[in-house]
Amino acid sequence: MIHQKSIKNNYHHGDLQNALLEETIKIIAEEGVASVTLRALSKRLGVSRTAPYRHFSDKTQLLTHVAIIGFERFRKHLQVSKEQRNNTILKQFQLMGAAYIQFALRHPSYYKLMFSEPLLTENRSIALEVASNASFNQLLDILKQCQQAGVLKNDDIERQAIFIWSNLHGFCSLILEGHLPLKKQQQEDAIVYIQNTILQGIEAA
Amino acid sequence: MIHQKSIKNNYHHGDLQNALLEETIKIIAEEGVASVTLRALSKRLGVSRTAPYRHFSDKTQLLTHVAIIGFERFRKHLQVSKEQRNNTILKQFQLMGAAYIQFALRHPSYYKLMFSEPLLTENRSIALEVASNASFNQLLDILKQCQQAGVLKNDDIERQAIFIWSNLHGFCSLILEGHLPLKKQQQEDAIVYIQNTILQGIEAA
DNA sequence: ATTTATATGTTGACGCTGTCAATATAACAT
DNA sequence: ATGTTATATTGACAGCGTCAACATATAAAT
Repeated sequence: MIHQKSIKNNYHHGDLQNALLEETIKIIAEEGVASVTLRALSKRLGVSRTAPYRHFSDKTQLLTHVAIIGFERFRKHLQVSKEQRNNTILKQFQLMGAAYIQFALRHPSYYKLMFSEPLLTENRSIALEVASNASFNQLLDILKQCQQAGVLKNDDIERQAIFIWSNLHGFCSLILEGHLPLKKQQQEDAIVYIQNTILQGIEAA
Repeated sequence: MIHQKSIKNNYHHGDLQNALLEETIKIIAEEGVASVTLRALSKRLGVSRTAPYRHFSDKTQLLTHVAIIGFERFRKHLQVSKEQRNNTILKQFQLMGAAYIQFALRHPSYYKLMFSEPLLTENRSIALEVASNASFNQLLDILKQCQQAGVLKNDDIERQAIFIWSNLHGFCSLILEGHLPLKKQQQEDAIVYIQNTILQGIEAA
């Protein structure tokens, strides 16, 4: 048996851990999370099928790490709207809502993985919880600012955030799960309607 | 009871098709949908591993049928709130919202299966779409009645329904997916808050 | 009643999967 | 050079969905 890999310095990949994460993301984007297979993944990277086990204890942990990266990118994506300081705080808040939906619809498989339940319930990962909470905190922060500026009701911040998050997550999920077969224009109209209707429930009188 | 068992058990098993559906639901409730295996399922029913193939073309179709049954029960569960005619129409509407959340939290694996995307996107089933739409129509109906009674804004019915459905589905999903680790009291408070806040966005001025 | 057809159930096999154990090699520290 | 650790490989195993071939109980046709 000839190890075609062992010709020379190919035996060690160099940075397999990151390569695995990036390639997993690619597969997810191309074919969906169901097509992520340790064997297919390894083949694409030119390593053996068990090589990933030197970097992740099992497949779930690999996917969990991908989800964590997803949440980090998600958080950054949301944060951009806050950095537009020439806008009013309320406008920033609404931009964040739009950014939320935009991310979910642009990276559907990514978003679905991040919110797929076995990762958080069956196979709890503290790091994933932290990453998820960091995104949630983006929302909490801007809500707090809005309340302080007097543009939103002084309701309990957490409850207000849950309300908004439920709204956005539910809308994105229904679309990604195929329960809302909307045409593009209908979708955009629905987004505007949802944003306005959310606001009516929470804006200061 | 999914179907009435025929009085005479005419065939080998008797009524394997329904037995498969019921046993699948049991497994889902006991161990989650991930534990549904054609082999384990067959073993529990005392038939061979390929016996299910005489009744369902593949595993996905079996799960799709289970999801359809789930949507039918869901629809009936929602309908109950409409039959309390001594209540105002608005009260009926709010009871339906509570019933929605109640169903999802009582039958988490059921609910998750019904809204798991591969069933609707990758493996489209018209019957499932019909069952899903029937549930959605419960909401549309009561919204229509509320608008006619003048208690809700005369917004586009579909958009209004999408807003509410997104809200309820998002909240339930976040809880079931483990993103909202709320204590029981917090959960109930959140439900009340969400219901009130939804209403403020859609009630007639 | 006997034969035929159809519906239903079984066994064997295949390729795919995740993962463990044992082994091999590279990189690094001494 | 030597030994240690990190990394990668092969072999093996059980579990999975599913196809093909076969078996049999029931229904239909004669």
